[in-house]
Amino acid sequence: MVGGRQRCFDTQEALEKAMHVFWKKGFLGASLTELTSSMGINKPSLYAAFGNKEELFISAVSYYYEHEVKPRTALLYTENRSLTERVKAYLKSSADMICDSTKPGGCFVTAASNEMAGQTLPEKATQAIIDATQYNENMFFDFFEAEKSKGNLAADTHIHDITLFIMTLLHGMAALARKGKSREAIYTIIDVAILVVSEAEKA
Amino acid sequence: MVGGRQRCFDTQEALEKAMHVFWKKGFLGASLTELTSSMGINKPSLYAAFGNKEELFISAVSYYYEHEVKPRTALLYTENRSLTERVKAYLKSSADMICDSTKPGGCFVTAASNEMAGQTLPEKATQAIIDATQYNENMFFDFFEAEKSKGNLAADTHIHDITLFIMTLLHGMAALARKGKSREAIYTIIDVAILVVSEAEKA
DNA sequence: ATAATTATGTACCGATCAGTACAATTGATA
DNA sequence: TATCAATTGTACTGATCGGTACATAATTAT
Repeated sequence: MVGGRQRCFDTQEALEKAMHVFWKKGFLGASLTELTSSMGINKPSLYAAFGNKEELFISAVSYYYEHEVKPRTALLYTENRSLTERVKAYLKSSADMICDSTKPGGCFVTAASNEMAGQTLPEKATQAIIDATQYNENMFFDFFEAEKSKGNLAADTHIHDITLFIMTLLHGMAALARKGKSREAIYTIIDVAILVVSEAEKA
Repeated sequence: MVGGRQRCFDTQEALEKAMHVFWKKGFLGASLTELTSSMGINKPSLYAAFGNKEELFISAVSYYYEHEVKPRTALLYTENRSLTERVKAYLKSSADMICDSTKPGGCFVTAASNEMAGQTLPEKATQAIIDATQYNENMFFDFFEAEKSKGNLAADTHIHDITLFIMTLLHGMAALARKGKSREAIYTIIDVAILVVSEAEKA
């Protein structure tokens, strides 16, 4: 074991704080001054632990996916529940997250995608956002495809189309939640939109 | 008539160029260097004609609404077409705009809303975005309310809910279009989502 | 023609940006 | 206890940010 002074902060805790700053302010809007202040560390400590601003951002995206997105996918695979019920559960769980008052509001990746499309992000950060969104879209595509092969969706259902609809719904919900719409409002949107899924589900 | 040297540029043309820069890069991402370069003028000319960066941004938002948003509302009031057909026409017209390859992609106000929610915009710019989004939501609410009173919507239809659904759809479509989804992809999303409206419309 | 007025181009301002050099501090190893 | 490696805090760097002072050019009014 090598010697040396120990870190005075918890890396994961600091990363979570950084994620919240990027989530709220975006990559450009998050200054190192605010980042280090929120993380409770100094700039040299940040650079030693996370590389630079871009690498910290990429780590934050990864942290977000591991802690906020991936765990929710289990709701799609709950047993003894209809396809519609499972999708609805996923969407409402997503609504809980994007409306959580202890978080910055909306979806981090949705917000970052917006910035990314404007080509104001460095190259690797851009790729991280592309990968993250593609991961979710592929996940839903595979999910609906498997459900269709199980006979849980009408034979004439277009997997690609319903996947795009869900992606649209998630991005739209996130946009409204970010602007302050209440959890109840997002819930009613889901109740209205779920009709599309339930109609595609076989009786 | 007062004397003095005449302007060497067209104010409206320059404003349109500025709008495209803000639309693509956002308020923070749009530097004065890029703005003046795209507008084909120098900084003192920009400040003389538009005030400062914030006022230019507000003028760009106003220009966007007058030229890209308001004209489309007429599609909701076309005669001799069903409610569903009119809403569909509006959505597809919106899709044409957010997928137009001669434009920055997506919806300027949706993108700016995202930045606004992160509190990275100056006060008056923030208010301009709030006003713009509220204007559109109110427009749709009033539209659906009037349609319901005409008997074009089922009696148990919740105007507020279907309005929120449309707003979600518009924001979601804009998010996907901004990331490069094709016009055809957005069209199929509309075809899938319109079911919600047609089910609410009386037979 | 001359004066008054407005726009233009250059060259600059202080503030803030991301990133770092360096010395002091801490703690594990020997 | 002495040594060495790693972290910390301070103070700094060049670059870029939004914004402007000022001299010159162009146009109208007198």
